[in-house]
Amino acid sequence: MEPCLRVRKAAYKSGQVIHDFGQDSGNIGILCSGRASLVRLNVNGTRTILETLGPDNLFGEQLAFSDGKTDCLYVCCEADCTVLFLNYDDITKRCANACRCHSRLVENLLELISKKNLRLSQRIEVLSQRSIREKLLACFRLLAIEAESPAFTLPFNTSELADYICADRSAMLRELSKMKQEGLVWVQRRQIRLPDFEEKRSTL
Amino acid sequence: MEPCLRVRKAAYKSGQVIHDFGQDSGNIGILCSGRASLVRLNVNGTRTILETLGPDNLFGEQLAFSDGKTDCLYVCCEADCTVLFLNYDDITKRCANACRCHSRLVENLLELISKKNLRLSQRIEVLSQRSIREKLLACFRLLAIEAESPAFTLPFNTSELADYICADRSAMLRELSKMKQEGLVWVQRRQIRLPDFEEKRSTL
DNA sequence: TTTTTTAAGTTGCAAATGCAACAGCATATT
DNA sequence: AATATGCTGTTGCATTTGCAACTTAAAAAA
Repeated sequence: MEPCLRVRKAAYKSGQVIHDFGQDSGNIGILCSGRASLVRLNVNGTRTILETLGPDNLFGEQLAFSDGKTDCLYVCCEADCTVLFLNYDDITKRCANACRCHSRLVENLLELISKKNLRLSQRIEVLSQRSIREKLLACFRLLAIEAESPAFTLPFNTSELADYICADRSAMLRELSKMKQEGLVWVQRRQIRLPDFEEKRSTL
Repeated sequence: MEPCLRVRKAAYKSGQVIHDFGQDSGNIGILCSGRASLVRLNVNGTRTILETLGPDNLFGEQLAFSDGKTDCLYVCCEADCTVLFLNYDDITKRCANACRCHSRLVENLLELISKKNLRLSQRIEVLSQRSIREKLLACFRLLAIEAESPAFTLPFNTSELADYICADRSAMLRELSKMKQEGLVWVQRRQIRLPDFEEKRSTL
């Protein structure tokens, strides 16, 4: 595209590894379409879904902490993706001719990174809860806000959801059945419904 | 400073509230000097230290998820601070005269937000650990990397550290004494030392 | 100095969570 | 249809964690 930028576009199928954080590529990736997740595999086999990525979401070494080589950290394609790779230094190290489109690119990236910031902040919102119940509720509230409805479909199966809230699957399901019994949430496979969403909105 | 920007600079003393997320101000803050933390107070009294902020760190509604009005979310000054407030829209909505310094500002902000991204990502690294022990070790590893030494001073007292790793203080201390006994870590009040830091580095 | 306050550290007990193993159900494959 | 596979959901048991109450040590105030 631009002479001052090294750009590469690539497509991926579900299940493929889009980016491995093992070797520092110096690139940041922009997910143009599809769905992916940033996953960490622990040495003892624990999987953690660190981020879920959708269109216009960013990833890369410069944007994610990577604990050296002990753990395995990678971006995995969940639904067929197209990805744009940019060289991070090309963006930050202002180009010699200070071209107009360059500064435009930086502006756009600022917006995308701000949004990523917000997503990470939401992730922390979930993980900072002290119990599985609270984690689930925080997670469901966010999904409800995103869906703009008290009813929504989980983007996870139960195993993935457990890896996302960083808890044991069976413990999570046990807590979820209790919550169903107590009427805190309505669940039917991946369909979720929160009871008092409308009331909450109106109190704001 | 610039005609296209609304800027405000302010100073704070330790303990003062720098920014309350209750009312959306539309500003982002840049911590010029000092130390602060982004804190959430739960309805049932649980405190969570969501972020620790140092010089050049950013905060603001546009960069942090806020759960409406149920919880109390604010930036609290820990050590005397100076803070620069910018209007977020002024930055993102390109100014009419497309001035050079404006695009320069955006570039600088991009760098700061990237760094914030990394910090949030580190925060998630800690919180995504499954046990208190692993949380502590992840936290200590990060502090050791930051200090560029296996020995460092905690920026927290024990109560704050517990609020940072989102665990109970007594449970955390119990685990910490076990870790001391097992030789995983050396602790003397706020002084921490990890045993095998040098080895780890060399294996990379 | 003595007193007061604050933080560090400990412990028993109850509750929550992780682990492992399993049963039930749905979908895909042969 | 029969079989295999993968996901959902359940349960017993051991471990971890949270909670409350307490002791000890350090720092600050009198």
